[in-house]
Amino acid sequence: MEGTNFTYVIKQLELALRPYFEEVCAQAGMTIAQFTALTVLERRPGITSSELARRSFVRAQTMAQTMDPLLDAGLVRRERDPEHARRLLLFLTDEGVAAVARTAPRLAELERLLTRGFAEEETAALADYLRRARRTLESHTLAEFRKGATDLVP
Amino acid sequence: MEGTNFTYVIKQLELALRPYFEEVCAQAGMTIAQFTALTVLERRPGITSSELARRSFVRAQTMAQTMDPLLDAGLVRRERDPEHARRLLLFLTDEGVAAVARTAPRLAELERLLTRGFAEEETAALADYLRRARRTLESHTLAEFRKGATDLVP
DNA sequence: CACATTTCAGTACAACTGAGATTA
DNA sequence: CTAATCTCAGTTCTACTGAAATGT
Repeated sequence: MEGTNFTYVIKQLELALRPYFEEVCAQAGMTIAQFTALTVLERRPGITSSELARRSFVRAQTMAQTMDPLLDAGLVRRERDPEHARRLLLFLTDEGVAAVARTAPRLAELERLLTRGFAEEETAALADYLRRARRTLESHTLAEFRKGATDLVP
Repeated sequence: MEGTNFTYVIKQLELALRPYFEEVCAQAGMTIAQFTALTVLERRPGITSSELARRSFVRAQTMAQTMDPLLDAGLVRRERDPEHARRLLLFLTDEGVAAVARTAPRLAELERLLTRGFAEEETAALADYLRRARRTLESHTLAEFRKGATDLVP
């Protein structure tokens, strides 16, 4: 029925990857959390910190403390939402875009290392599966899982 | 040349999975780190804590503090290596085996949630890719990556 | 002496919870 | 009044580093 059990492998992979990923991010003066947030922000300019938090799977407070150094460093700027005075909209600055771009070569190297021995289609398939799994989790809640709602078909 | 960039997706997936995985582990009285270590230990009974640390991608000190509560709880026992008085060999107790087994149904549910919409072969392929990537990282060092040794063929 | 394992002690990163002020 | 955003403050988990004792 099962016997696969790969949840813990994802955890291990993240752990194993961490020092490499840290090093790649550090070359652009960022931590992993910061880089990951910038990558999401790059695709959704003008979102709020709360929304960025949701898309990054952390709490608003966590995202705020991730953003603080990036605001200080000028990689991200923010401005009041003209239509909602409570909201602050986030944007990558040119330096922010440059910082993300600077990691590209080493990041590509890291991914080649990770997929050493993979056929090209296998690498593409892995990336696709990871993204699909991520999306699925984005549209579900822990509360549903607790209630055993995983067998519901949307 | 690239454009894939899935390293940060692995990080996000681990983050998104964390509260679910925590809950599953908690039902067996363990943390994620503890469960993951037990899963490795189950496959390699009689290894040392240092060796378990290496296979789990953490330092020996980190693994020691992960093991402490498991020893106290009686899920793991250890005994002197008869051939090497400095070494303490680790073994799962019956309760340890039972604790790991107890997570199986919910863990399987979690993995079904994660791979919602996947064909059966796709789920199997994902598990395979993750394991292969894990193995590759196990056999490489950060120092090699720093030197740009990723293009060497073994 | 060099090297590995174990242990003690302290630090850092990045998540968490709770609570308050502001505004739609 | 309710809900969302943002912020301040404190906590926890789980990594980390450094260093010492023990044994091969």
